[in-house]
Amino acid sequence: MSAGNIAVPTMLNTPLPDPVPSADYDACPVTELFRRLGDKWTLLVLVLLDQQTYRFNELHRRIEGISQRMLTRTLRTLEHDGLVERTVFPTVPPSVEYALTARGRSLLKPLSEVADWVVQQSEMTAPPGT
Amino acid sequence: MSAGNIAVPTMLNTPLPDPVPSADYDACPVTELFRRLGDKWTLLVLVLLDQQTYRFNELHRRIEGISQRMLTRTLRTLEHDGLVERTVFPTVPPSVEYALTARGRSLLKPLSEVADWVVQQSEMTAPPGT
DNA sequence: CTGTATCCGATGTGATACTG
DNA sequence: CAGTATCACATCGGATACAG
Repeated sequence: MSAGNIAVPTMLNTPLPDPVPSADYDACPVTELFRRLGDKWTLLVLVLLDQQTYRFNELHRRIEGISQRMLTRTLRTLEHDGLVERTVFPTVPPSVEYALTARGRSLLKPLSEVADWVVQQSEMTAPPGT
Repeated sequence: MSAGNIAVPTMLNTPLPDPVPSADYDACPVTELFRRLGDKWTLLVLVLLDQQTYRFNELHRRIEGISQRMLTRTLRTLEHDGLVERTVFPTVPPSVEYALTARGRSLLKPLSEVADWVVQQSEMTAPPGT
């Protein structure tokens, strides 16, 4: 939760500085990851790329409502974070393939546990038979 | 990933509609949760409340840089989602206590696995001895 | 095909002042 | 003490046009 990961290994029950300095909080890599995952398209792009590699326009058509601008931005950020690999084939016209890296695939495991938690909660709210 | 959770139980390797309808994506509860967690203060408030209950101004002082407005909004949203319980003591002046619900505590388990993933990645980047 | 540049509206967040 | 109301500003994301 702080820049130096003081509180991260066991995010629970580890003492945090009082007050939590805003600079540290902003710089915390865990916070940053959640900010990325919380933007409009990142999560969906990650899930799609986990199922298969895509070319740019394939992905564009695959996701209804995403703009070229945001697809580019989302993919570039994921590439910058080492979660997605971008491969350019210098054909005419050019073609570019996007694939999840090993790191990207490994991230989906903890993420799917969060997703499972959501499902469990909605099942508690709406019991079987509804 | 869709409103009906079609793809959620095993977020990985479950086919998604092609194209993914933007209405379904917007309505997906998993997507929504990540959007909440990705906002500026939610994650920190969850972690702090997991360690102890807080009164409003205690929390306000505890988090450097948060505004009254955003602390109120964040807590109200968490309460609305059933993650935080708000208890008013009708003293003069009034005092209000915030505590994590059982659901809130249960969420922190999958979240801390995501946090652990971040730590593991940074350890791979910067091996021991640095 | 795979982008980039520009503009604009929507939304998120902070500052300040005020209230029961 | 625990908020609410209002305004101001920054950032996010979509639309459109253009380019290699």
